[in-house]
Amino acid sequence: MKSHLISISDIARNLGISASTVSRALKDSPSISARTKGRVMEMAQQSGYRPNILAMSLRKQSSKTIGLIIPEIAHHFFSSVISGIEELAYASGYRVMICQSNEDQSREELNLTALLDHRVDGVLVSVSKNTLGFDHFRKVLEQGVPLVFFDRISQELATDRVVTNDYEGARAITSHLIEKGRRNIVHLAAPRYLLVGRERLRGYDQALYENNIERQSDFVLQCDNREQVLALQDEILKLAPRIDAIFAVNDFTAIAAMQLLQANGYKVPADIAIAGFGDDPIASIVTPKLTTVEQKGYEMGKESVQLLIQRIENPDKEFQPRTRVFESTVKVRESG
Amino acid sequence: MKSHLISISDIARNLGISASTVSRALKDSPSISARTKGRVMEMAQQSGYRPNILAMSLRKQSSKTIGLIIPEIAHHFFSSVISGIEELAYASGYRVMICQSNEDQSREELNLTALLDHRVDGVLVSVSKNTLGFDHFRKVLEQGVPLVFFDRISQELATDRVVTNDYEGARAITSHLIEKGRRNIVHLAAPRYLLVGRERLRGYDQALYENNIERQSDFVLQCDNREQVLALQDEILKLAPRIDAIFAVNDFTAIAAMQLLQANGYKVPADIAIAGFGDDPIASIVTPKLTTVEQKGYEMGKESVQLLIQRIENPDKEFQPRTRVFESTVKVRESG
DNA sequence: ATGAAAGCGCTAACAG
DNA sequence: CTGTTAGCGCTTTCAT
Repeated sequence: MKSHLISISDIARNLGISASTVSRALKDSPSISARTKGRVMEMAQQSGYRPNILAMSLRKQSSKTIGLIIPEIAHHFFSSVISGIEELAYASGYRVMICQSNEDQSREELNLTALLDHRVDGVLVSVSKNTLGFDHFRKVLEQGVPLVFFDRISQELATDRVVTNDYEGARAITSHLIEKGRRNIVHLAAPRYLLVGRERLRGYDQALYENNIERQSDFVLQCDNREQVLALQDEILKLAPRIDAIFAVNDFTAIAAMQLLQANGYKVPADIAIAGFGDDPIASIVTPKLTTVEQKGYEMGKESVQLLIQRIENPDKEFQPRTRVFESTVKVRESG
Repeated sequence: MKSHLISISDIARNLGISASTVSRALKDSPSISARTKGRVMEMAQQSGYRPNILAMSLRKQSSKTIGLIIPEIAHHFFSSVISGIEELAYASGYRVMICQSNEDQSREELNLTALLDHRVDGVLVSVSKNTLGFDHFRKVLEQGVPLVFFDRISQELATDRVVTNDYEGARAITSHLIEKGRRNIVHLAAPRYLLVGRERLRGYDQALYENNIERQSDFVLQCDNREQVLALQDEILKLAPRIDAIFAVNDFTAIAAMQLLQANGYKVPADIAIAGFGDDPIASIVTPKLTTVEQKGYEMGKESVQLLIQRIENPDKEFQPRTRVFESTVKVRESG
């Protein structure tokens, strides 16, 4: 039993003036007399008037809403991105509609159409792990809706992008391990089709190359989460006697590997050093504390909205895709 | 340069029929001929027609959207609640607008009005830690918008609620510690004004009482996160020699306390057992693995939407507040 | 089986 | 400074 909500025309009728005058008064338009504004404001206040955003958006053809598609809300990196996004979006008068793809392409497609159906003014996306084609994103662009990718980007599409310097981060942390005297370094990598994964692998390779270390053919395993570490534990343990370090594509994988090794009598970092990527809070909680690469999630979030809002608010400006690269910094802790 | 999006009247014009017919055809109304339906559907398909949800909602006075206010997206418990909520909401044809209060009352109030301005059909709330008054929620009810609280509820308001049996969970895990021979158990508690905290404290007290253990006046500290453990480390370490267990109101606090003790030479659980609450994934990752109480976040999320949607779809049904209590189960691991 | 008309709540061009 | 009018895209009587 939705109690009647006051509308602009209710106020107009009660005050014996026109709806447009009320609308203008509420917007503090300069063309309305102080007296009228006062009467309108007061009545609005007293009656608990609240604008109907739906009607406003429909009329203005702009919803002041940004759509966000993210693989998993639960990851610390993504939640800090969300915080950054909300911060700047709110400050700029935009709302954010958050959707999770759960790393599933079809869910991502559904999210995307739902956002477009809601007439969001722009979309922010970090692509799901299992997304292979990009046609659904192409559709967004064709509709003239601005789109910015962050972290997990598409290379096929000419859009603005905000990324971490994964290559350099991986190169730096691998170099760090080498400086510490490690030479037999295993890399636990993400699937090949994930750009982020390829970049980190490239950084790892580069560090080896710069230090004249030949990469062993069996030293790169595709393994990027806890479950896979468990699934591959035999292989990892078979490698263990020959290696002195592991660099994993993310912190969860690094920690899972670390615990596997510890459970099997290896000392970290004495026998085998461990390094991760991402600087999840858990990295500072495990024993030993995890050496890892910090990613600037919050800042990346802010930058992404910034780029997006510029596109939204300057729709006619000639399009020149921009890429913002955030440097990542090695956090040396106890594990390596 | 938003390219023109096809509308119902565009289709109507192209087909030489009326907009209402197109609308009905798209809804598969029985009063439209198969032939017309076919033509409409095909044209819709080809032109990439998509309904304008804003217009629909405005006209139908129902947005098929549920508002969600949550303290912190980043917590595992809350993200599983979100998953449960989304699951059932989507399946029932509703979208979810997620807002974070960041444990801040004024942010919570802003979120609430934003959701109402967007004409959500109902609201799901877990109250922020720093929320002391409940007038902003009262306003929601006065507007006739259904409201369901979950986990962090308000006792003042007569609404549906979905909660964990915090009392029983705390009683059970404290009893467990006692059965293991611990008798000097410190409780790290949440602020007094948080019902969840009071309930867990009550469970702790009850377990002591049932076992004829007198509660030491200095054995309950208000301390419910990592920072506070650090802030109170002197007091905790001063207590340490006299105690053989700690039960903390959540896992993060438990783990912080555990690491503080370990860093100061105490063995866990040999010297001091540790128990948490919530079963965050991190509980299974720390060393030793944390004994804790599992909360059914996903199920609680589903139940909350379920209750909410019932209210939304039966607005005239007489109101009888319902409370759903989810039992929590003790997860015995290594720490206690 | 289809169409005409009205209206959800709001804003903006135009007129005065 | 204010009012009139029209319309955003859609649904829903009420006709026919």
